[in-house]
Formats: sequence, C-alpha cells, structure tokens
Amino acid sequence: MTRRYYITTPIYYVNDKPHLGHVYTTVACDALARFKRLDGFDVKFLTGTDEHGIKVKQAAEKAGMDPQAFTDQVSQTFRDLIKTMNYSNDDFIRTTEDRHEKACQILWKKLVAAGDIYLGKYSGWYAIRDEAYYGEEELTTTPDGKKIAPSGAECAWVEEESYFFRLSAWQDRLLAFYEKNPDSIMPETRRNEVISFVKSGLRDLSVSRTNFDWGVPVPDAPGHVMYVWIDALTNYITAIGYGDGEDSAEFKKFWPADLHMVGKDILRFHTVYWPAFLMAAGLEPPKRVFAHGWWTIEGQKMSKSLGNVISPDGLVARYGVDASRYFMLREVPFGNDGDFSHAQAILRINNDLANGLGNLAQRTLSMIAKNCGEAVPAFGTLTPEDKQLLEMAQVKMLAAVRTELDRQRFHKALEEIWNVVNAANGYIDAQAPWGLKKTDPARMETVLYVLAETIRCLALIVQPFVPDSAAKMLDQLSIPAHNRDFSSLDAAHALQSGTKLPPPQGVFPRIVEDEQKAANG
RNA sequence: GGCGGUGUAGCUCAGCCGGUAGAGCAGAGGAAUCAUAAUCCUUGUGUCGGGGGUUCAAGUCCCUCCACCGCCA
Repeated sequence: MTRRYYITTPIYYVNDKPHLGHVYTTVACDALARFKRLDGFDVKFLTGTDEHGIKVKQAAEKAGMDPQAFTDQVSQTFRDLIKTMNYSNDDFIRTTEDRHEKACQILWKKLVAAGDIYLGKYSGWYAIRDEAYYGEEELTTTPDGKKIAPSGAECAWVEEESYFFRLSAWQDRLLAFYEKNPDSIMPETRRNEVISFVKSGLRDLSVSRTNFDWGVPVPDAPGHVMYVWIDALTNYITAIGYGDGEDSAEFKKFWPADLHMVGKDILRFHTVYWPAFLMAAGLEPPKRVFAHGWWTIEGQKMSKSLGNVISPDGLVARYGVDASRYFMLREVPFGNDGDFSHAQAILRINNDLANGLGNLAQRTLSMIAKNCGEAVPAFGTLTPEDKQLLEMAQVKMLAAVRTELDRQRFHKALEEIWNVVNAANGYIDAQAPWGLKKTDPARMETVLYVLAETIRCLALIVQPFVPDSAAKMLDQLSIPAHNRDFSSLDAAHALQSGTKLPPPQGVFPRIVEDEQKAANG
C-alpha cells in the first residue's frame, strides 16, 4: 500500500496582499502535511500563486512594470511567508511557469479530444473592474444610460469569441460522483450547497478570452488565452508533473490529491468545474475538497477600509509563529467562521500553551534538573495512576488525534492533546513529587520519570502545530532527530533512565501586554 | 422567492437512532507551593428562540411562527 498524501492550498491571487485568511489556509495544510509526514506518509504539500488575468496585467501597467516582473515581485511576498509562518511546503507553484503552461495545454487538448470543448460566442454585460459578467436583471441604469453592476462597477456590452467547456453534459456524472463519495466535499453543509447547485442545472462554461493576453495561450487558437479556471485549477496537477504527461511517475504516485483545502468562496470551482474537467480528461477527481470559514476581527469583517486587516508579520510579531498557529487552529471548529479577538488570543495562548503545556514541562524538568542529577530519572514499580497516564500519552492520544485530523477537525485534535496535558497537571499535583522528595525519593523519581515520558509524547505529537517549540522541548529531553516521528510515539521508545539532559528553559512565554495596548486591540 | 443551515449557561460550543441538560473559558470559594504569580479541587436552579402536536416520556420527532446565516454561475 502506498502511504502517500497529497495536499494543496489554493494558489493565491497576486493582486492581494497576504493576510490572516491566506495564512490560515496554509497553516492548516501545513499542520496536516507535517502530521502525515511524521505518521509515515510520503507527503507532497503544495502552495503557490495565481498570476494571470486582466487585473494583474492592469496592475502591472499601473506600476509601470512588465507583467512578469510585476508578478515576480508580488509573488515573492507570498513566498516570504514560508519563513514567516514556518511552512513545510514541498513545492511552490506559479502559474507563469513553463511547466504550468505545458500542463494546461496538455489538459486542454485532452478536453478538446474528448469533445468537451467547442468554439462559441460569449456576450453579456461585462464589468472590467470586477472581471465579471452580469445578467441584465442584476444591473441598474443611471440617468445617463450607464449600466451599473451590484458592485457599483460600470458595465459594457461585450461580445467575443470564446471557447466553451461542455459543463452541462456533466451534471449527472457529477451528482453520481458526489453520491458515491460522500466525504469528497466537506463540511457537509457545503456539500449540500454544491449538490443543490448542480441539481439546479449547469450551463456551459466560457473558458477562453480574447480581450487580454496575460495568460496561457490556447493551443491552435491564436488570440485566445485560457480563462481563469482551467489555468488556475490545473496547478494542482502541474506540480506533480502533469506537464510531462499523465504517465509521469510523480503524477501517478500523487494523483488524485487527498485534499484540496479552500476558502468557501472558491468551493464551486473546486467541486464542480474541477472534477468535471478532470473526468472529461479521463482523470480522477480529488478525494476531498474542504472549505473552511472566514475570520472576523474583533467581531467585524476584515476589510481594508476598516483598517483591521491582520498581516502575517503583525501577527507573528505580536504572538510568535507557534502561538499564532496554535490559536488559529484551536480557537474555531474548523469549517466554521471564527472571530479573531486579541483578548481571546492572549487567553488561549497563556492558558493552553504557557500555563498548560509550557508550565508542565518547566516544572517537571526543573525538578529533574535539581533532584535527579540532570538526567532522566530511574523508575521503580509503576502504580495504576502511572500506567494510566502513560497509556494515555503513549497509546490513546495518537490514535485519537489521527482520527480527528483525518476529518480536518484541528480543534478536536488539539483538544485531545490537551486532555493529556491536563491529566498530567492533575497527576503531578496528586503525586506531589516535591513532598516525596523528603519521604520517598525513589518514588519521586518514578513520578518524575512518568511525567518526563508523558512530556516526550506530548512534544512529539505537538510538532505539526508548533514545530519550533516542540523541537525545543524534544531537545530538552535529549531526543535524537531520528526518534522524533510517530513511530517513536510508544512505550518501546520511552525515555532511557540516565540520559543526560540539558538545563531546562521555558518554551512557551506568557503574553504580557499592558492594559492600554490590550484595550486598543 | 427557492434550497440548506443555525438559534442550548455571561462567552464559544457538545449533546448519536427521544428518557426530565453538559464541556472549555470567564466568575466565586478553597488547597498546595515543584513551576512561566503558573497548578489542583469545589462551584452551573439555564423559559434548551416562540407556539402547537405526536408520545408514558422531546433541545432530541412533526407542524407553524420569529430571528440570524449560507448557497442559488
């Protein structure tokens, strides 16, 4: 059995500056990718940027730049996040790369050969600003006869030659696919939306444009470039070598993707258009598309005009990478919308990370440093309490977390982990090793051993979420690099008594802000 | 308007195929003092949105009304 796992973020449109929303999607994928790697899978984790389209072309002109130079620059702001947020992506795709043009054209030709693409004429009310067509009934007319879209953009009647994808022919096969693969769209409420959309009937899809040239040229059709979706969605197969043909080893290995993570705004494209394109080309649809929710900021929509957009740099400067990652994944049931409030972030970070896991490690390791010769203590006969905690940490926790993450329930996975953190803090209080120090030093060592071993397990499993902090904890337990994947998360790989330990250091700092700053948000 | 969803403790949310409500956080009280002024224990009498119905029994099923949200290229 191939234990492989292919996970993707959307490609981000370079017209936008990176913000909390982008980071949220990618962090979720990153945590999953890291988890799967540690769990023994051969993982491919892809992210990238979407760089074509009339808007980009215009933005480049406005900046007085060549479009390629312009996208090079803007795309870089997204690549910078790899360091800022500590992403572990295996590749970064850009739609302006040669390999992508190749892949798009191969796919296009497949669709043509299958008879699913034909030349037609597109006409309608077009708003350049929105890069979108509107129906007559959506428009309002100004006194001087201008047609205005609901967005406020001015529209003009446009007719152009365009290639169409025969989406209308795929309705039944799409519905059959959803039926047979109930987990292919999550959460369930999104699945319902998609199904009802498809049931309401599908129109053919315009898939080329002649009014701009910043895109992938349509094969054998001078003047046409591919329009948005074939170009953008194809990135998922480009990155695994589809440009070298569908027999390429990497493509065979990684397709179909296990998970396309998307924001709910692009759900339809991923669950209707994309599977239809793929099936038409004789390829399998992705196994799952998961649409997560949006963040509001202190109860308000995130928007430039409100000036409440959270930048990745700002986020990390304030809380640190790991704490930021933790908060995003822990605070909200994944799939729901959530609110980002600084007060809540501080509460969560301080309670769970600093006071919970961080303090547990610190109190345990400093007792060991002071009382056990700076080495992993010896242990005697284990009591039922000892065994119970170890069983939780070494056996049950990983299974539970695995189950939750396989359904993208990040908050639940973290909750499972923190059940063990809380149990350990309860255990240390009940056992009171600081009292045993005088009455029964041998028992004290056993208790500290059980705690240290529990912390080892916790540090291992927390790696996907807070990679740097986890590494520090593992360093403090002198765990070698080759014993840090989940195959070591069991009793057989437990700490060896006598192993020298470095001096303990705090791993999760408390966030302390003066009231003024906290009040201002 | 059509389809779907939500409305449960101050806040965020669990409550599977019905048997008289739970968790975390916040708040209150206490214990302990190893630790990042951290930890542990105790503490929840809520019209389960309103009204009606089915049932021995309904947040849990049915109808209806109200509010909010999503999708309808």
